[in-house]
Amino acid sequence: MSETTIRNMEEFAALSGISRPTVSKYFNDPTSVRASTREKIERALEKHDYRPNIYAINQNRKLTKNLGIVVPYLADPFFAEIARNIEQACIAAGYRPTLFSSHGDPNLEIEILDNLRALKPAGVLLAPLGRASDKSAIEVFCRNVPTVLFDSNIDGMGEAFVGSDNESFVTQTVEYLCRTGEPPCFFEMKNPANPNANKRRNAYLKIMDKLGFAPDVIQIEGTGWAFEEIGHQGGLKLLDEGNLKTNTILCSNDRLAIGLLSACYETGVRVGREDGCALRVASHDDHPFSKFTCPSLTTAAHDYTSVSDYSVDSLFRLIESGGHFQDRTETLFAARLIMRNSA
Amino acid sequence: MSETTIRNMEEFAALSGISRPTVSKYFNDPTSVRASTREKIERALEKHDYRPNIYAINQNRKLTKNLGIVVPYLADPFFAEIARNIEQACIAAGYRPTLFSSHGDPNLEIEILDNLRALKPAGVLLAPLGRASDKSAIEVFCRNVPTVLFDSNIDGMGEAFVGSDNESFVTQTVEYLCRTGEPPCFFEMKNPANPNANKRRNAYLKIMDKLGFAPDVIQIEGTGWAFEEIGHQGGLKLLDEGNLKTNTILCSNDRLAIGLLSACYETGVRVGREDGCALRVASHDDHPFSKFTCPSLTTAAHDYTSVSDYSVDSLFRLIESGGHFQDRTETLFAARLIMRNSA
DNA sequence: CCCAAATTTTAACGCGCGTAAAATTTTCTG
DNA sequence: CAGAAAATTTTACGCGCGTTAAAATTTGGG
Repeated sequence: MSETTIRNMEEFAALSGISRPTVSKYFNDPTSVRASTREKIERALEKHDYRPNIYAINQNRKLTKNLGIVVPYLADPFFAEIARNIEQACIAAGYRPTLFSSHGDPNLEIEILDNLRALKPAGVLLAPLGRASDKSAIEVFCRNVPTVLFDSNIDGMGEAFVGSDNESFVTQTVEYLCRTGEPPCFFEMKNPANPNANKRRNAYLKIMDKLGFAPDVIQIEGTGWAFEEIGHQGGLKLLDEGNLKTNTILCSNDRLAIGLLSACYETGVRVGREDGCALRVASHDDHPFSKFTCPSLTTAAHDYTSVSDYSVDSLFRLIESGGHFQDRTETLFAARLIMRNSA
Repeated sequence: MSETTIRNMEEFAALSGISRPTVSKYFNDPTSVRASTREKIERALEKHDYRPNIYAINQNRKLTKNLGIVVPYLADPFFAEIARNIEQACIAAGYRPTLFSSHGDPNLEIEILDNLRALKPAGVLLAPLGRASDKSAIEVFCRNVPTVLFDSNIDGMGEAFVGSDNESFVTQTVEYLCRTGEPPCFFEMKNPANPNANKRRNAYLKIMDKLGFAPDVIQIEGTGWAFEEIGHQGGLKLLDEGNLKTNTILCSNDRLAIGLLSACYETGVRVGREDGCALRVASHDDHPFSKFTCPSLTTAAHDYTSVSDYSVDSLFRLIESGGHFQDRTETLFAARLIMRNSA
């Protein structure tokens, strides 16, 4: 690295002995210039560490290389994990992703989309809050910015949706539980924030009906995204009332299950499929921590990799198609049953 | 909202009946224009929803309103939580924070800092990876960009450091444990990624010495950031060998403790301070999930709010001081003991 | 109603780079 | 080695806004 400070592309071009427009061409696509000039530029680059001003670039390009990634709640390791996957894939493809979390707040979600629009991103991957989202605001955003929805679907919004097949989650857990013991009741929040919860409840009702069992949906109080706390409180109440019709509880999601398991432990209810266990608990998501619950949690796992890879892939195709798809596709990936010790 | 699409400030100025330079002045500081003109502009703003082009702004301003927030591992809810606090505080102050995670990878950390420099941020809040970090690269960055380090200190780097007082964590837990039962051994990774771990071990040795007990440091194998898994494996091995000299284990951090507790549960070792419990386990951090472990985890809590607020505050002061402090201060916040059921 | 102070308008330049067209040079083909 | 094709250079404009200096206007106090 030399000490000369380079102010702009003009100066750098002079130092590398190449004209500015060619240097500009190089930065947009290094393979678009002759091999010999490319070498010259790269040799100069090694010596002087110059980078084009990103603001000047974006001001002039019709399309930036920016991407937006919006998740509803980043403190949930599930979203942290999927965001990480998506982020990496975007970088690998030469884009500049920026990660945002709505932190469970619909107003913040809108504010994020508002700011995002100002960044003129080439595309956006959006996992909306769901029920709480301001639908019309999101719709307006999707009309203006090429957007792929993931994880949580909102009918008709965005150019495509990529997520997990909730029915496949519940079908697998319910069938497994019924095959190996008593049919499960379904443990969920009364007013779930996430639309996936509704799909899971309906899938539960459907598969129980198909298997010829009477469904039993237990809806606990609580709002917001503190699912563990809600599951904990709901679990304490449920165990206290003591009128469970079955020894098997299927939770809508792992975070509720984590709360429920802690309530079980606290009240001395042994969970598992061994002798001496009073309860079986299973769930859905394969949350990163579900391996370390006590007992470890039997659950249905998202195909994290497929969901993130296909989301990113869809977005790239969308961008290449000029921001619009003929048909809005919904792609769902099946779950994989993870048998651990809780059921 | 009218239908006319506004291309630039010129057009918007015309529509609002104000000259462009005045409009520009307004956007930089709404109070800097006469109340009556401010009203005119804001009325026009309500009608036409125009926003200045952020790239053009940043190209011309000497100092952008961008801030960078870099954490080592966002899938760790501790960092997710602190990042959320910091993010909100920055937004409230009128800045545009961007959140990055190094995902435990030193190369990515450097890449992030490199990209960050291109954003010409007014300042950066950096929680470095620690031991694994490329010190010299970080040093270069800190010289070029006003940076406040937080959570994890690196001697002399950045204009200030804000974090938690590791000694206060360990002192409180050790004193509590010794007061209420056997003195604890210290359970940690052999090669911890985070420098706080070393501080905690040293604090453990110091306070044990002061209290007149023989220290016992147990160092388990494992690298990377999958602390729960490492704690789990290390716990299984420890319990299997069965030569613990004490019935009390103090973990370096909550994530290790979560793994250890799951290992205890798996092997049928009852943890807690009640009769019939073979082991007490305590830890440090007050990880968001530590309330839901089985049993719930006794731990020392970070003063999340103070750390994030003071970090942000320091950064703002730094920016106002022109990016440099006379003296590099290190501010540490004390822990708060959280007594739960594990010890 | 007048005048000084405060504010806005007018006019113009610059930021760093994308991009287009024409002129020139280099490379490739036969 | 001629001629065509490909790549580069030259020249020049535009993007949207910050910013400045001078001129024009508005404001508020006496």
